[in-house]
Amino acid sequence: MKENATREEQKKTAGRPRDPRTTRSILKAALELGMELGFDGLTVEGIAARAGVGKSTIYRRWPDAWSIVADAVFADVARIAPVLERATARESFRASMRLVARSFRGQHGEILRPLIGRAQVDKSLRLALAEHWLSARREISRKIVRRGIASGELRAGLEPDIVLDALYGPLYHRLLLPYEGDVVHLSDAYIDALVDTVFGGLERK
Amino acid sequence: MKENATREEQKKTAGRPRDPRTTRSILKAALELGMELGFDGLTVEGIAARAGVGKSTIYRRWPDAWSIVADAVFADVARIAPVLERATARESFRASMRLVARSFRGQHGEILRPLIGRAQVDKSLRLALAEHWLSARREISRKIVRRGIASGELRAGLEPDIVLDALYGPLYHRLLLPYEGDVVHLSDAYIDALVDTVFGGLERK
DNA sequence: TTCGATACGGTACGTATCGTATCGTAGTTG
DNA sequence: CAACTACGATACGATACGTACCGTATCGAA
Repeated sequence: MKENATREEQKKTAGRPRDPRTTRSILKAALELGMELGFDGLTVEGIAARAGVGKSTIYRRWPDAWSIVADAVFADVARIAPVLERATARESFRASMRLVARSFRGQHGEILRPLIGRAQVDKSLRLALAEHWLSARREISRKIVRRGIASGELRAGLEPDIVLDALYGPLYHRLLLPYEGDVVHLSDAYIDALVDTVFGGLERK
Repeated sequence: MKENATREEQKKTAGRPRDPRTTRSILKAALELGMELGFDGLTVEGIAARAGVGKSTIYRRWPDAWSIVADAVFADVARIAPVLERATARESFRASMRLVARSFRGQHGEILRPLIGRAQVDKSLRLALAEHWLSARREISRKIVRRGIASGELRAGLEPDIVLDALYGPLYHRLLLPYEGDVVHLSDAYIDALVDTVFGGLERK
């Protein structure tokens, strides 16, 4: 059972305990190097050199370079893009999706994009992504949909997961597959238009 | 200007011409090895060995292993998932999205997923993806939306690209970020439910 | 205090793959 | 025949991999 260093419970084992400052310097070095050289060119040896630690110190904590990045990113998911609950479902999603879009636009998106990319060929990363990035948010979001149906704001018979796919799917689509230019332009205006479109539907009423 | 070997115009130049069988055997070897070992472990040397060619023969045609995979995949995009035009926009997208979902479920999806993943750290692959996989289909799809608005089937004022994001975004979301289990379950029933939800909207009428 | 256990920075090692260069041979054009 | 390019093969220096040590540092328990 491999453990992420940041999630360690630090049981009272015999021997010298791991230095948290060492862990932090490795995480910091990984993100810095990734932003500078691109996460493609990230190497364990490079991270070790930048952090001023030995390779063995890194391999004692993580199995490879990508696990370090994952740890660094997932450390504060809840802080960066929490699900906000407002009076209506529409307003809840509008606000929550704006936060996600904001994180995609910024430095967080520049890290998350290669991370999701790498997850396509790295099963453990895939699982970590599902667990730390998606599942928690989904759970709350489903409740918002159900509450909207109960209150009469939303149509009866809606499948919560499909609703969430329709709302959040476009964000990931735009993040991962920009088809015009290179810029991810997930502006607030785009979110508003998207929410209006999906909530209102496509058919003429 | 690097050229893809499959797109070569094969001008009448002096010297020995490239053997098309050699090109085909390289493309075949790349896909086979990718499926067997995972596209992560794909190497130029491995492809050369499997195809029975020298490394230089590969480097004469492609700059790296991923370009070979991209060539092999994009060769027949139009054949695998064309945009179908039906009497209504709703039926057009329902049929077209079913085809995309079918390709995602099959072997094509197993290749496209790592390819999109790699595109997150490979700019040229990113561009090739936008050009060969997305742009052509988008163009036709936008017309379908506009026609739907003109005919009165769809609401006036809809932004075609946002409509397409709402429809296709969920498919990519499910392909790249499965959050329950490992199976991509883009069934026909899911597509139907998705189309119904997006076309009908979320709000109670 | 002594002792076992683990962390730490550092280094050496064999393996794998990269992308380039250079053979000699084969096939095509002029 | 001459010029030119494709082709398979191999050698090459360069990186990064992951493992195995080393000697030292820091903990808990006896």
